[in-house]
Amino acid sequence: MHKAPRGTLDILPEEQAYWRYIKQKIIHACQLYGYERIDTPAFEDTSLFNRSVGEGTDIVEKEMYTFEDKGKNKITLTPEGTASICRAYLEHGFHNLPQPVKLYYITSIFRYERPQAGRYRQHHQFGYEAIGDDDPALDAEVIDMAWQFLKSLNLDHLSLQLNSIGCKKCRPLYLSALKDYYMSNNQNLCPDCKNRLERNTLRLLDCKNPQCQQTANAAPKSSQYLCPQCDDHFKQLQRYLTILDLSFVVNHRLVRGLDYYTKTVFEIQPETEGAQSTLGGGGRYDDLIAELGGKPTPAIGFATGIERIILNLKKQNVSVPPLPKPQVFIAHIGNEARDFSIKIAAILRRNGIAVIVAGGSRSLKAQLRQANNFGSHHVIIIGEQEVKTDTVILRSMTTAQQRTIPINELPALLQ
RNA sequence: GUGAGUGUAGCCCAGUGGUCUAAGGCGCCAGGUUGUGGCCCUGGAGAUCGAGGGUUCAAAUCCCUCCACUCACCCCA
Repeated sequence: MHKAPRGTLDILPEEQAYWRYIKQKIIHACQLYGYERIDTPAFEDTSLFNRSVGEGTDIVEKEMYTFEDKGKNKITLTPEGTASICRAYLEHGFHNLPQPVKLYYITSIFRYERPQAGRYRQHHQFGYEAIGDDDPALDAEVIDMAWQFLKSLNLDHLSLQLNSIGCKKCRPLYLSALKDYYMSNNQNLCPDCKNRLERNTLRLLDCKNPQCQQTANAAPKSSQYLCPQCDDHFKQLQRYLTILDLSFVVNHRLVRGLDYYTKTVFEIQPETEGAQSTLGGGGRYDDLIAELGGKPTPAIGFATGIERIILNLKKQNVSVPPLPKPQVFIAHIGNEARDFSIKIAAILRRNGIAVIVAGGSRSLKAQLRQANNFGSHHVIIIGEQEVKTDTVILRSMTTAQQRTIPINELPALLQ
């Protein structure tokens, strides 16, 4: 028997209520903040991600689904959302639109990882990007939207973590100070960190090893090395967040796994134990558009994993509205009644009434049992008698009362 | 990629070498007289015991390999 590939999952009908619930909240939030939907392909040229996400990152180094297609093109299934949006911004000349351009997406994300609860090889992200404005008020708005969106889902016990990692002017200064610090504390580091020291110094800051955490606590903080512009940007952002009444934690050890971030980085985390602590995250990427061949254009965005949202909705026992189902069930006895029931179903559907017609030719008892299991409110019963007189029996499943109705009165009764 | 645990019908699970031709519950199907659901009763279908190999007179049960899931690390959404 075939099984779904490792790390993928079927989203079954019983799960769909969560998806619809989340999608509705997404549409609402995007409308409130002025974001328009964009859909980009499920795959892109590999070079797009090498360029944007960064050659040294885990995503590019070992997690991308990359292959050569029959035309010998190097293709990669999207391992994140932002790069495609930036590509589309450039490709369609969106710099000619009023700035910032605000776009949102819901898309599949593919990463070759070891699956775990809340971590899959294909998952779905909702993300949004505001491109073309470097005002810290926009950073605050983006963060506010992320926060309000998650709150609108009835998720609770969330925490907003905030940091600034500077720009290409001041970040090198910080990085070398950080590296110097870690070099001089080399003997206290775990093997992993010793390994990462050269390659990705920022990552040492969020090592889970207790001793490394102690070392990280005393490490130089990026906020101490910000250039005047970045420093001011960060202060302004915090001021705006205060105006917005959002409480946040400045986390000097917050770094993100993609190279393109500058200045503002943030994450929203649920208060849970265990591995999958990030519900969503984002930040500013002021150099990315230029890196992809556009003129220098500041931008900021956020993304969140839908499967992870659902995980937390379930953990917090948030109930979501059920999907609507047909409330009318048609039962029939005998061949003539069966033909008649098909006609009645068509009449009702053409009047906008959702119905289920019993299949096969099972006993009336079985058909009613089925209607009961479906949770139908009304059952229409058709037998020989009813066919002859152009009537049906309408039975209420809640009161168990029933009466004979001429078919021309039926649609109005059920509307 | 590393470490640990688990794997019996659609779902939850009993069973740790010998009437296991695998038990029970949920769900599904059908009956409990003629054209009427939910409760109850009765019956039925549904399992190559994750896959392959080995040990043994005998394997769901012991061993090996693989696969998958869960958890932790890593990384991230």
